[in-house]
Amino acid sequence: MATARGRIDKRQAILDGAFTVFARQGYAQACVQEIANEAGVAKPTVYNHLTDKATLFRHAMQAAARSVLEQRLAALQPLTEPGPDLRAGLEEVGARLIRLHADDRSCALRRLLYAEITHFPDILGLVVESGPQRLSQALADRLARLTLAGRLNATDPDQAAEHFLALLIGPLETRSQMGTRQIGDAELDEIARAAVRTFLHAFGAEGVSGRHPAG
Amino acid sequence: MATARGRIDKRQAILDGAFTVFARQGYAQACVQEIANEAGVAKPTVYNHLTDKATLFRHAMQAAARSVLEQRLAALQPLTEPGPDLRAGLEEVGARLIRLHADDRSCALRRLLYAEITHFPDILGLVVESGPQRLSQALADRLARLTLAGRLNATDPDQAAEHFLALLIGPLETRSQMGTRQIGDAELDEIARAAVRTFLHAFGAEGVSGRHPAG
Amino acid sequence: MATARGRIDKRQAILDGAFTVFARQGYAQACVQEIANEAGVAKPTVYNHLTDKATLFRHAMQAAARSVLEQRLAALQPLTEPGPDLRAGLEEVGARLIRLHADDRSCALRRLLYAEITHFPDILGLVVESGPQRLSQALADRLARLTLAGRLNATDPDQAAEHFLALLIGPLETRSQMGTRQIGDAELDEIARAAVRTFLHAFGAEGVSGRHPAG
Amino acid sequence: MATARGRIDKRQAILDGAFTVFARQGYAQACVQEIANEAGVAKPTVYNHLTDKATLFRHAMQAAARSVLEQRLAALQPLTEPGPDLRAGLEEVGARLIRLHADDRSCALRRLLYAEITHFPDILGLVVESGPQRLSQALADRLARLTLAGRLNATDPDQAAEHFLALLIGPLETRSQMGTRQIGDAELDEIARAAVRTFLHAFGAEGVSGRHPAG
DNA sequence: GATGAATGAGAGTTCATTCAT
DNA sequence: TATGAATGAACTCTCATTCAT
Repeated sequence: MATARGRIDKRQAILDGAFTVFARQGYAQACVQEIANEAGVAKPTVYNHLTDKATLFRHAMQAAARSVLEQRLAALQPLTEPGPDLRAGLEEVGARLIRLHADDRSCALRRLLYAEITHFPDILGLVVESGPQRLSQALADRLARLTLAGRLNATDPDQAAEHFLALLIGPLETRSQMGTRQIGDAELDEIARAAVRTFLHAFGAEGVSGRHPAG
Repeated sequence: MATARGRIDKRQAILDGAFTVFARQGYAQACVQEIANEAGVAKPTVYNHLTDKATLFRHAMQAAARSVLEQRLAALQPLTEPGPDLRAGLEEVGARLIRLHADDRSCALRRLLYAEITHFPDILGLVVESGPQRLSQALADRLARLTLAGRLNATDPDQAAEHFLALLIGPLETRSQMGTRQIGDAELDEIARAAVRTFLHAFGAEGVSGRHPAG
Repeated sequence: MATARGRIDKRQAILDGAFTVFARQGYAQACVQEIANEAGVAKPTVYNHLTDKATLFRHAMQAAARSVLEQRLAALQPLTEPGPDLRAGLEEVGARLIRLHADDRSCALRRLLYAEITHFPDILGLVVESGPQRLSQALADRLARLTLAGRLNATDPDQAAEHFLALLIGPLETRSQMGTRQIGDAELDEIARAAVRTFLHAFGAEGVSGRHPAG
Repeated sequence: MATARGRIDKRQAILDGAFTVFARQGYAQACVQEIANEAGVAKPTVYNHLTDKATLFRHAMQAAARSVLEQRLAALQPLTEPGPDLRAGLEEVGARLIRLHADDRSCALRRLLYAEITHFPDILGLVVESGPQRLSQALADRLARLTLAGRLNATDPDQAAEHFLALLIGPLETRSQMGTRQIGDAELDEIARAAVRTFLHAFGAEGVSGRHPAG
């Protein structure tokens, strides 16, 4: 059992090392030797566990995607049992999501996905399934509940969720220059607030919404 | 003169071929020989004109970015002299932008940018400058005019532009699975319409806006 | 142990092959593939053992220089316990040294050294240290002993050694046209005899020396 | 005629540039483009004048060899009409020769010769003919005259010349580490004096010679 | 005659992958 | 199982050489 444990640990170490190196270098530029070093094992050991550079990549991506998704889903928590101030709840969720999106690991995953989507079309399946789509669905669920409860006016909850996320992520991407620049907390919060403001204009129940402030 | 012309043509052919191959293969996987073939010249000719694989990449990216930007700016045309139906104008612009964004060339540019941003941080300068930022500014200009004319209510035109673009691009990216899936014209138009709807709720002048339809 | 042995053998084979090929082609014209062939290994194996073409060259030169020096030092043997006929002893040493100097390996080493001294200034250190300087010193030691024993008159043994070697090597170089032409044994011996003759005129103790023969 | 003049000048410029570059880089590492730059002409012009890289090398070497030989022959001047102090005359000649031998151009020529003698065996003919052999002969001529005049005792003038040159050049080569280290004037003169001392012991007429000083 | 441009051939180096231990 | 060593296949880049002007 100690052995089996050790084996599993080693596999995990390899996957972690692989993601780290792929994130740093990109798929093609990453070399297996470097991954082996990062994981603290010998090169053939990598092959013993994961056959191929390609297989290695797929598994590393999937693992990373899973862990990223988990965090994001958890970030929706405040909408599950929303307090009396809906706007505050949405802003809280926005702030969390935006921070996760700007996280290094998350950026790297996105970059790799964009980069290698042509060479590994199948990865999209592995990742998207546990990626934005699932997040959007989960959010749509929450918005539907809120609409039923009369606290929102999202007749098409899927679209509402889509727009909510777009209003968060879009500006973030632009301002962070694709994850290149770090953004201060204040600016992150402002992005989230603005997103919620626009969102509520469109999807807020009567009492909640309000015009954009005059200045 | 014929010679100079020939030289310029050849350079252009190389840059075009380079972008094509880079788009197909990614930076590292692309090999200069293939680029040379694509451009119809011998390998050393590529080096005569562009020194380096890296230099080649930079120039190809810049050229592509320029041509993409031009198209996008042109797509804002309908907002320059907007007709009586503002919503229709916005939808027209949205539909154009979304199609340009979904265009193969544009997707490839974005993919490459994401993919290589860590290895070529300087490219961001070349591309962003003639990229989303400029588009956002131009759009903000139009929105400001419309606000002054009393046809919109975008007190912060920069943010309004940011949100308008986000509402277009975000859903597109999700649905097209990062440019992987082709999307039909009907769906594209629907995305644009939905974006405009949400946008006008938040930034429309009183008369123009309207609640989301009941279903 | 068999493995370690095999590894060492392979390294030695590479160094030998390298020297052979460098000697035949010169540094720049030698190609690593040819060296690999000569050593009976694959090209990357060469790189596994010796990093670089340059490193390969340095090590091959050093190894060759060491083996050449060893032979030369051994050639001084007759002066360690000189028999009654000093002239004969010197001629014997001269004859040996001159043959070693005319040896293919030795010539090649010299040629390569001259050829690449500008590109590899550091090699001089590796080689000279185990090269002419050391030989000259060892010879000077012997001459000093002989002087103390009253059988020579070399008040400045360093210079005496220098001149002895010069009188051997200089004419050899001229006659062999820089190692290009083979020289017969008779001529080699004659060169050695002449060198000893001149040497003893200058540094012989009274009884030993003698004027050059009249014809 | 101006044109013909210009043509000749250009050819000379190319040959000079070629030697400079070959001296700096070695034959294989030198590239024709660099030679063209050095000569201030375009690459094809080099080919127009000298067909080949190899031809270029041969001609450049020959030209350099000729100019070096001329200087050396001129250095024998003091022995043509020797003053009353023969030792002084020999030392003067020695000092001159040694300086010429240590000259950059001369060292480069020697280096290139050694380096490429295997690839260009024919160059030896071009160069040796106008090289050490001719110098040795010219010197032997002078020594023969001096012997006839009773001022020397060189029964075999060829060998005497050979030894004289060897005693000069050998120590120089050792000390300068094959032309790598610069040597001060004082040391150069000392080398020449020592060479003459040994030489005169062996080949001096009775009155001139003298034992090496006691210390 | 002189040159800018183009090319065919080839070299060093790297890397994913496989044996043998 | 884990590893040191070896290799086949590529890839970037350089260079001598030749056209067309």
